[in-house]
Amino acid sequence: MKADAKFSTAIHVCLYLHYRGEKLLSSQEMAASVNTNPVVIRRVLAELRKKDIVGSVAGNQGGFYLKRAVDKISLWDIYQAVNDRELFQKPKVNEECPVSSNLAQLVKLPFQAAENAMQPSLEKITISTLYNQLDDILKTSPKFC
Amino acid sequence: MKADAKFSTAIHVCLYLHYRGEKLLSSQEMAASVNTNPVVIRRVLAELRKKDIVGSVAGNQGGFYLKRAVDKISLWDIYQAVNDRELFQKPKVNEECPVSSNLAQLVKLPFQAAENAMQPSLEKITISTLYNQLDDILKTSPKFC
DNA sequence: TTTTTTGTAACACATTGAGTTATAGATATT
DNA sequence: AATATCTATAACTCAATGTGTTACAAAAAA
Repeated sequence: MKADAKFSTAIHVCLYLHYRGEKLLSSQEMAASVNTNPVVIRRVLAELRKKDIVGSVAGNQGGFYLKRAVDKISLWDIYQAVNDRELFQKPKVNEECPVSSNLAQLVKLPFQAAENAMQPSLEKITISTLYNQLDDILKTSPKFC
Repeated sequence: MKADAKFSTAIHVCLYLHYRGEKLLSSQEMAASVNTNPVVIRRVLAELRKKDIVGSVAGNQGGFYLKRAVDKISLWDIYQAVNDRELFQKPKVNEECPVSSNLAQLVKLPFQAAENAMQPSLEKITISTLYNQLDDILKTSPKFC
């Protein structure tokens, strides 16, 4: 799954796990909410599990659960968990050219700084923040899933 | 071209135009430096031209040139010029689900805030900054292209 | 008038992504 | 103990996207 789409999906799943509030939720049920395949969900959750954001129980009646309090799961935590790649792609190098051959080195720090600049912004928002906002929305127009 | 790759390519081309310092440079020559096709270069430069970062002259002995002083071309200017898409992909919506159907709205502001957080960081670095650094590198290990 | 070069559109091939199928392993239920 | 349900993961297929190329009109210098 593409990094940026994974981010959205991962937020969705965390929010949904909290929304449902059940002990364990199957990938099947989450797939229905995200409108995709259970395997796709499990692949994303596998990455969240590595960072101890979710846990899972195999076997009959098994499923996934949030491993931390929702106010301890920030968007930055989720971003880091699912973003394997660099935000900006490193340039291809043409060794023949002094500009090209040094470009990767020149942009490395600026690219890192830009990505790091997002941190405080994404750290401020947690699953708790989003859930409270969702709750407010649903109070005015209630429907259930 | 993918947004993140375009960003690198656009920086490359701006830096290269200044490095060569000639009145006009053809897409062919730039393509050689970037190790790609002239059409690919022209497509990127078309976006930079829309933002008045470069200019072009058609016809025999035509080519491209930087339209601003290099200390007035920041990485943020270039980023904005070539990034047509959103940094983070909006989630697919499943209208049946109250979490899914509201997710796009919930993450809109956080996503925008994160992208905006990069601005001051990328504004600080200009083509002039990068060129001076390149110049320092080339002083110690000079080669020509 | 010829040549060179930009500006695009259209096409083809390669890469990547998304979804599916399959299967092994784990665990509750019976 | 046997069965059913669910995770974990690999392998495969089809679709989407990206990249490079070809083609050609328009522009301008030689």
